Amino acid sequence: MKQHNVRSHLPHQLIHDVYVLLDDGDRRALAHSNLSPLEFNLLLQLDLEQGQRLTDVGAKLLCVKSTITRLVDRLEREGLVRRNPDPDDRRAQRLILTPRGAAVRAEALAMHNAAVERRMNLLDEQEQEELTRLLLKLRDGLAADLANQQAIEAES
Amino acid sequence: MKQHNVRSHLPHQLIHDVYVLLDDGDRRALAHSNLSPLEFNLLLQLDLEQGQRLTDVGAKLLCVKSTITRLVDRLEREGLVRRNPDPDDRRAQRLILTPRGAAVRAEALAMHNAAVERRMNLLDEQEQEELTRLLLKLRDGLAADLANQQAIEAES
DNA sequence: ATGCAATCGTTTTATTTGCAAGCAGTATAC
DNA sequence: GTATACTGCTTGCAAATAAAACGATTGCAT
Repeated sequence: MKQHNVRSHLPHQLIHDVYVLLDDGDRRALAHSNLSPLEFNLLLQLDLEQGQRLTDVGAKLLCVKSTITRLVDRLEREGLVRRNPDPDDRRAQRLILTPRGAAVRAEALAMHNAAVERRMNLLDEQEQEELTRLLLKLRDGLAADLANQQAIEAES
Repeated sequence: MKQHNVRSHLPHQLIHDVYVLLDDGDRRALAHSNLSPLEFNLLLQLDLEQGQRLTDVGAKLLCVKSTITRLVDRLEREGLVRRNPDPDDRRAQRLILTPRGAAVRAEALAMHNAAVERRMNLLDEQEQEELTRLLLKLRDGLAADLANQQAIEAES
C-alpha cells in the first residue's frame, strides 16, 4: 500500500488509496470484456445519452479531445460505437452505441457491478449510504471548483 | 429515466469521479513547481528517508523499477536528487535529495497542502471525520481482499 | 457581406508508463 | 570454488495520453 506519511490530508490520501485498490479490481473484471476502464466509461457515458459529440464526452471523462478521437477510433474499429454526422453542424460528430456495443457494455457492466458490489459490501447498508452522500457533496463541490479554475485560466 | 438500470455502482463511480477531480487539482497545484504528482511523491518519499535504493522507492510508489529509473533520470537532470553509490552493494544506488531538491519539495508541498485543504473544506469538520472513518474501513478491507486474491493467484 | 474569433475534430509530436530482456553484481547450493 | 539462482538497475519497445498545430466550419460584430 502506498504510504504518504508526509501528506497531511488523510481523506485525500485515503481516496487515492481506495481508488487504486478499486481500479485494480475493476481492471481485472473488465479485462474479460477486453475493455480498459476508460473505454468502459465511455460506453457507460454513451449509454446514458446517445448522440453526444466527442467534445462533450471528453469534458465528462476529463480527457483531451485527441484522446477521445483515438478512443473512439478503437471502439469504432471494434464495432461498438459509430460516428454519425451532426445534421446541424458539419464540424461535429454524434456518437451512438451500436447494438453490439450495447451488448458488450451490458456484459461488462454486469461483471463490473458484481465485482464492485462484493467489495463494497465491506461496508454495511447504512455506511454505504452515508459514504455516497459525502462523496456526492464532495464531487459536486470539486466539479464546481474545477469550473472556477478553468474560468480563471481562460481569462489569462 | 432508465438511468437506474444503466448506471454503474454509485459509490464506486463517485470514488472514481472524486479521485479524478482531486488528481486534476493536484496536477494544477504541482504544475507551478514543474512537478508531476509522481515526481512530487518521490521527493516526499525521499525526504522521509534519505539514501533509499531505487527499488525501495519503487515499492513505496507502486510502480515498476524502470519507471523509477527514468523518473530519477529526470530529477537528477534537474538537479533535485542525486544517485550515490552504495558502499556495500555495487549494484545499488542510494538516492539523496539535493538542497535545491529540498527547496523545491518544500515549495511544492506548501502549494499542494493549500490546494488540498481548500478543496477538502467543501466538507465540514465532522463530515471529513466520518468520510475518513468510512474510507479507512473500506481501504483496509480492500487491501485484505487484494492480498487474498494474490495468494490465490500465487497458488496456481 | 465580410472579416475575425471561437469551436470541432484530427493529426503530429512528445511524454509517461509498463513489460520484457539483459547486464552486472551478489548470494546460495553443492 | 564453481554453477546456479537471485537482485538492482538500465535499456528497448509498445501503448496510452497530453499538448500543440492544423483544416474546416460556425457565429458574431461590424
